[in-house]
Amino acid sequence: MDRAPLAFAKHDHERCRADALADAQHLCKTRGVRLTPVRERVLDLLWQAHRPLRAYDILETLSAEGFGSQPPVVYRALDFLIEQGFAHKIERLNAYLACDCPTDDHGAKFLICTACERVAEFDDRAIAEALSEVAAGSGFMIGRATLEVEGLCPDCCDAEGGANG
Amino acid sequence: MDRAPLAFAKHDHERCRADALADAQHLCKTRGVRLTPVRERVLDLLWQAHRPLRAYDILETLSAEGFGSQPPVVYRALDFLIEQGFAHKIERLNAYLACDCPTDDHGAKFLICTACERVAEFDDRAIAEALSEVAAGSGFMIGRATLEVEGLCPDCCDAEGGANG
DNA sequence: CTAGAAATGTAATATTATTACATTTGTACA
DNA sequence: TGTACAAATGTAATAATATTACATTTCTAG
Repeated sequence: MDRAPLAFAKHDHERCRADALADAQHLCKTRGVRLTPVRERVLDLLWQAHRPLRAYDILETLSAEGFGSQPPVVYRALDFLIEQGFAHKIERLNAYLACDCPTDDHGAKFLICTACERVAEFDDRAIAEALSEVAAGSGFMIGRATLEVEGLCPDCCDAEGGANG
Repeated sequence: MDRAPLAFAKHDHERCRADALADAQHLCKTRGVRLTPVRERVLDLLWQAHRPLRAYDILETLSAEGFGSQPPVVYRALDFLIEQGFAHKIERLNAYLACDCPTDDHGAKFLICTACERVAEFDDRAIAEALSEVAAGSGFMIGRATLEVEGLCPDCCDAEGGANG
């Protein structure tokens, strides 16, 4: 099953983390915005984790590393990363995830495994197009869209299903 | 624009509220579950509002009406209504909405107007099918899916766009 | 090198939700 | 009946998530 989204597939985490940070730095320069130490550190933590992190867990790390210790420290960094498209909030989990789908069809889409708790971002043209048609047909002007799908990832599906799954 | 989802279209609220309550009562009997006073009252409040309500706002009403005054009172009622498919949580808003889309393609889908704050639930075969294909292709087994789309509803779109919008 | 903007630090508080446990209500059935 | 068990409710306490307000520091433009 090699069509699994990145986060459910085997790959070199360290490599994608390094690439993502480099990309973010470059994009920030281009856009004239600042990837300050705390912002970069939060993005790095999200990439290292490669799974959703909760704000207060990130805050704990930041605080231990000498950054501020109050909630706004982490929420401001997350707001920035989300605005810039480097991260997303998973609403169902109240948790935050680095973005690995650079495409922008005004929609973040996630597969959330309820067994192993991994989350994969994915992109899908057909869904984006279908949504655009709904909007066009109903007169709704789309801003941001989030699709959050709970279920079992391929690995956990195999594990539960067993031989006859 | 008569293809607008129910909540964005003109219609007889009182009628759809009454129908929905009757349907819920009937379904509960069929399923052997109990639509107790507090549960029914919460469902009624959601239908009357015809927009998302926050848990603590509902709780305030319940408390004033002689029901319990602590959070579990409302969260338990909401849990029941959601389990039974009579209501949904809008994650982006931390608010709860009566369900007006009885179809079940394991997905609740919402258009959220950021201007007037109305929310319309909608159903769309193409999106459901596209999602099923993504799942099939990636080996993911879908449980529940939620699509939350922020933007401008037809009315607010017209209002903002003006003559040349 | 200074004015203004942007970012950060911190305290206080608001909002949303859950756990734990005692009590009451409903239901099955001896 | 009335008793036993399950379901539902009431309440206190607390956890988890997030925002406001304001002082301070850092960056950037000129």
